[in-house]
Amino acid sequence: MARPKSEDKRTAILEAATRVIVAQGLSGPTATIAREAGISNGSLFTYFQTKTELFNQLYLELKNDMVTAALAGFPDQAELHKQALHVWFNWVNWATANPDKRRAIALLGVSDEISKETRAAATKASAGLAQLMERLQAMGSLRNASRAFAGAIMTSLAETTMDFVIHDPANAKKHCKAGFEIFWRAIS
Amino acid sequence: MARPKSEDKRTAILEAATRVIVAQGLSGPTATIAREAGISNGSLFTYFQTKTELFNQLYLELKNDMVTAALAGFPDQAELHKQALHVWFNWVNWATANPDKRRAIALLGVSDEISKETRAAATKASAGLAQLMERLQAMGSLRNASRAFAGAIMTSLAETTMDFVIHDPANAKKHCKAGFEIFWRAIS
Amino acid sequence: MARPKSEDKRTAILEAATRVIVAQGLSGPTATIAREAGISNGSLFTYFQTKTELFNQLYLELKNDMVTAALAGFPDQAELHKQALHVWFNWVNWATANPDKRRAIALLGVSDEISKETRAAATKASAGLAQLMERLQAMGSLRNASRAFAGAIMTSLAETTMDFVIHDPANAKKHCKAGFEIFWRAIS
Amino acid sequence: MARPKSEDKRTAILEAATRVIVAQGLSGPTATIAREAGISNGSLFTYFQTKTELFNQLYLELKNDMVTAALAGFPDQAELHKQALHVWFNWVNWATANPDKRRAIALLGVSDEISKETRAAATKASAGLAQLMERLQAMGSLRNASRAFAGAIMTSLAETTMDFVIHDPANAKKHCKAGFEIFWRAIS
DNA sequence: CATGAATGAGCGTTCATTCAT
DNA sequence: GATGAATGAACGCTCATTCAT
Repeated sequence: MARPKSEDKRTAILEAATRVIVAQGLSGPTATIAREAGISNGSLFTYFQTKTELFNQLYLELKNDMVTAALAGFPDQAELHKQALHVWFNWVNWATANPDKRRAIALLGVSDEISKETRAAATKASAGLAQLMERLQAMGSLRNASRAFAGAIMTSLAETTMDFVIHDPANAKKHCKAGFEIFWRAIS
Repeated sequence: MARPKSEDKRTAILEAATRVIVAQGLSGPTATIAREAGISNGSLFTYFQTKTELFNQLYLELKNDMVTAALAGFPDQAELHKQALHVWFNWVNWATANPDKRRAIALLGVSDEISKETRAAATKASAGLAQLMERLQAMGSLRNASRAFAGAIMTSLAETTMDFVIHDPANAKKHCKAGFEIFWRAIS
Repeated sequence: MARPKSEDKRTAILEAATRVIVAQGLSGPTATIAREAGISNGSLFTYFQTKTELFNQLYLELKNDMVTAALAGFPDQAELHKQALHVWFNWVNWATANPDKRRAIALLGVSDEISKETRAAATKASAGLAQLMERLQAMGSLRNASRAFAGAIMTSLAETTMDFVIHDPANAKKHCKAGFEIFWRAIS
Repeated sequence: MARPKSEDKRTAILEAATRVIVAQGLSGPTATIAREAGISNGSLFTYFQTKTELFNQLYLELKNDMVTAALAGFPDQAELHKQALHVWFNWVNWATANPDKRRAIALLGVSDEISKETRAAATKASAGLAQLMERLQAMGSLRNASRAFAGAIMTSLAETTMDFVIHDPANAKKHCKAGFEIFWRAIS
């Protein structure tokens, strides 16, 4: 599997990278990331061969983190509406609690540093969410749209809701609920 | 008055910048932009004091372009649904015809090169669209949401639709219509 | 003689150059000098072929100005001591009244922009002063030193006095007199 | 601890800077300095954060070098005249042996790259010389002048002597002695 | 002749990556 | 493996000078 070194340091680098990306954008120096992670600039490259490689792994890690949070405690037996609601709240809560990770995902996502392979892996990692979305799609008005399109629509409604929750945390609950209602109406 | 500053050149720079941004991201060299625009690297700075200034003006110009296209031939007297449909198709068509501009707006929009002032000006330039959205909001289920939230939801549905139309132009019409239906259902 | 153009503008440029040199050093842009002179950046080069050429002419002009001031109203018939005193006060007064010119001369003098030819011309222009110094030398203890050395010594005492008068104008008179006394003692 | 910063390299840079300044003035490129020092252009900046910082440190180093040389073997117990003579010869000898350093000091000294702090530090470093000058002042005709003025006068006589010794090394001894005699007469 | 846009070499500095210790 | 100095290509921007108007 090749990853002798310290898993702690790897994690520290990824977390530092997230912080630096949020603060300085993707052009933040690797040296700064290293310093933030408490290691030397050279050491960063024993954990990640290149800056691009670091970004790709970070992107994947963050996406995974997000999906895992969204699916936590998923009520297998509940009816669809309940399941959707559960995931929706999980997702928005994660975004509220991790605005940096969200911002980093956004910046990484639009950059061309992220390879096709990484994007494919991210999609794969979202299989759980995708499945739910498929079932939501099958059930309602998006029935005849392509799976990808339907998924993108649902995701974008969720993302917009998260944006608002993050920028206006005081009304988090309200936005979250309102968002879900729109979501539900859109796909029903 | 010597050679006057040429509007053509200014435009050439803005167009070149759009292309370079799409191809290389925001970190594309000003020298490349200048070469693409057919001028010397130094000349770029007689038209835009800094790279950041260029980016800000480009952002504004692109947003204006987009909004103008979306509102072209707006049917003042028609009923709301017709007006929305009109704008929706205009917008998506513009995106289809100008994928580079769309991508550049996206990259510029998330960067921190764009100043508050520029963002404010962009908002102002979108007044026409915002007005329509307000009327749509007042009419339906988003009645009680904040104006900003409602606007963001509508915009995100449009944007997602455009993404799909661009990536799958073969089914442009279909996606466009499907998108609008979802949109309409969401806000009704 | 080739100098059609406006003598006024030439002068304006030289004065602007003096100001810019004082404010920004010799690396001050020609464009700034032009702006200060109230002309376009391009026009500067119809009056002076290059920046270096401008600096050389300015150096000469300033030196001339200084020498002319020092020798103004020279009492041909008076005895040496009186003549020296006259020149000394003239010189120091000029420096007090024209600190910018003095500073510009200093900066230009140590730079390698000033050609041998210009320096030679400046020496020639100082002939009047040099003559006085020679007579002072012949009269006293510097009798056996080289003419150049004696001149340099005398000049440096004057220059140092001027520095002090400029930086501490409140005590101008006092410094001026004290300087002369030292000067006189040194060469007697 | 990886390759430690090498004092040799630091010194090489300072020496290279001195050479480049003499040859090209203060506007000599840092890249040239680096090449002269036998390092890469980037490495210069691991030793000095900016070109200005390099210049400031160089100025201080050169001043120190000069003062140290002037005070070497200072005869504490000798009478004033002997002490002055000792320092005078030391100083002039240093100048003769290090014309580049002298020229660099001159160029740096008049530039506005050198900060107030650096100038203050240089003054402090010259305390030994200043002390001697004070004692010389107290003893003679400059008794009533300000300390600064007296010091400047003495320094300028020394500097002028050095200029001549450097430009006419054949007569070094003669100029040196003549200079001191004038100096002594001026302050007695 | 005046203007100021056009030119392009050049500069100080940064930074991903390498490598000696 | 860890460190951080070394490397050198690259970049944004400046500015003396030229030249179209």
